[in-house]
Amino acid sequence: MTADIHKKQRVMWPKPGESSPGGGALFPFAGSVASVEALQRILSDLTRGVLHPGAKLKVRELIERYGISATPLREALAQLAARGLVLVEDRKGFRVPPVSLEQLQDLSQSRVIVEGEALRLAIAHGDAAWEGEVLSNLHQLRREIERRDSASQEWLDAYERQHHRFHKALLAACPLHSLKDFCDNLYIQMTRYRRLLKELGFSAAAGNGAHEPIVEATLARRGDEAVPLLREHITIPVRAIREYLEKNGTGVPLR
Amino acid sequence: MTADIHKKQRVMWPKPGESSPGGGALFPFAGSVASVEALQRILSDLTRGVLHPGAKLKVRELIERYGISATPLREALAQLAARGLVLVEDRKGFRVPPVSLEQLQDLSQSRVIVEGEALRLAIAHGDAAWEGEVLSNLHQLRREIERRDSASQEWLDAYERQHHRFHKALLAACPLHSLKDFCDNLYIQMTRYRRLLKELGFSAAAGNGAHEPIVEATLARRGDEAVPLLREHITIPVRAIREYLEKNGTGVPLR
DNA sequence: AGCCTTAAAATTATCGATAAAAAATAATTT
DNA sequence: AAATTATTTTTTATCGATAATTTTAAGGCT
Repeated sequence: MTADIHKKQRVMWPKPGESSPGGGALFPFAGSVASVEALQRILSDLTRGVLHPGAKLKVRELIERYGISATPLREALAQLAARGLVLVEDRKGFRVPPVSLEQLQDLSQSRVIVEGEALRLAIAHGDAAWEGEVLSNLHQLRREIERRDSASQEWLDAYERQHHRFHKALLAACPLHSLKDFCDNLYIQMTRYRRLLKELGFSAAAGNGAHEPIVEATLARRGDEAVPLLREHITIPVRAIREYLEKNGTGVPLR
Repeated sequence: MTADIHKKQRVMWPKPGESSPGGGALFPFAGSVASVEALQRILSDLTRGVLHPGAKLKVRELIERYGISATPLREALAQLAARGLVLVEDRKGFRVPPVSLEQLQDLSQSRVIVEGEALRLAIAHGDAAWEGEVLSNLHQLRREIERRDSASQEWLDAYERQHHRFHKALLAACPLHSLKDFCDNLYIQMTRYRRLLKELGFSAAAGNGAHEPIVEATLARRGDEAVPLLREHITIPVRAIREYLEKNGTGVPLR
């Protein structure tokens, strides 16, 4: 038995280059160790639907769940709030933002506009390395789809991660960083809705057929062909949800 | 002498509807009292150049300066970091983001793309009340310009505030909230550069002549005329800085 | 019972203190 | 003396405790 058991318990600090071993960070969040750790886990629970839309985020509960204290937790929540990923009311605390068809439409339409332009710029500026990354990510996405196992939470997570990577790779050559960051934020916000669709019985890889033509037109530098295809792809969730609502009456899962 | 002098000193909580008496909040930040208070003041010091680009933001100093403790301060900084208004390096703390021609171009170009589309949508969806607000804000902006006093910090602040309000009013009728929020964020980020230009001797109201034609075309619902005018207006700072750099050699104020 | 007032419990937002790192300084070796 | 290592100082990031507030429950009144 070592003596340091009685030391004040704290989060461990990673060694300088120890953060994310498997390639560049997927999420663009920065901050202190405990803070980003909490942020990632909250975000993961948000998108996976563990934290339900509209639910209250009680600091005490989160502190226990993530094993950290109030300061880094609030830091994480503040950062998520700034990106519209959690709601904050003064002196009423934080909550999971409700989901609605209106918001989904808002996110989709904005993404159609912005990500369309971003792709156009990427096509105009991309080099061979970018082309390679796009192809590589399309390949890995296909492989992920092949080993599909809809029942498995792990597979869903892995698929979603690779899908995210693929879309990032498409835009990587766009020289406007602020525009890319905004696209990424919209993508992350839409993740909750994609997951929701899967719960409603839609295939996890419904719009997967669209990826190949998008890549083909993109690498052939045919922007006028690629951009509309990407836009179609982006609006799949809205159309699917609308379809569902028409069949099953007004908003069971959407409030 | 009252007895409660020895009570633990804390920030005062405002009564329920006491927050911002002069109309809707100009900045879209949410959070707890001390946190937003700190946020507003940091942002103000950032845009006014009190906090220099690249400068370190030491928590201890900020705690003393703003009279609050670490938790709400860090919350504010985290929120600003999420919007790109401060930089954060893990275990190296926060700093004021450096300014550069590259970033200014990035912000301008992104804003040209996004705010152009937002204005087009506003023109398509705006009603009479929106038209009224646009006119009202143009009027107030003109009045602010009339009582111009370039030496005065108060006037510069008031002018900048009204200029911000005017641009928000133009886009208010755009139905895509995420798009509008992004435009607002880009506007706020560009504020530092506008202020910098004034320090370099450029007139505080250089591009003011553009406001009237923009409003005229907008209210007449001539989007194809209004959007290019707005785009021209947005790129004024980049062109001015480029001009300055050509005359005065490479980047004295921009690193 | 339904409504207002008051007390208790729960929760948020904040503070002060402190462990872990990083940066600055002094000491030591080559 | 220059470079390296040890030491001190400064700063960051975190924690535990607590005042102010909101929410829930209880008690009294018409």
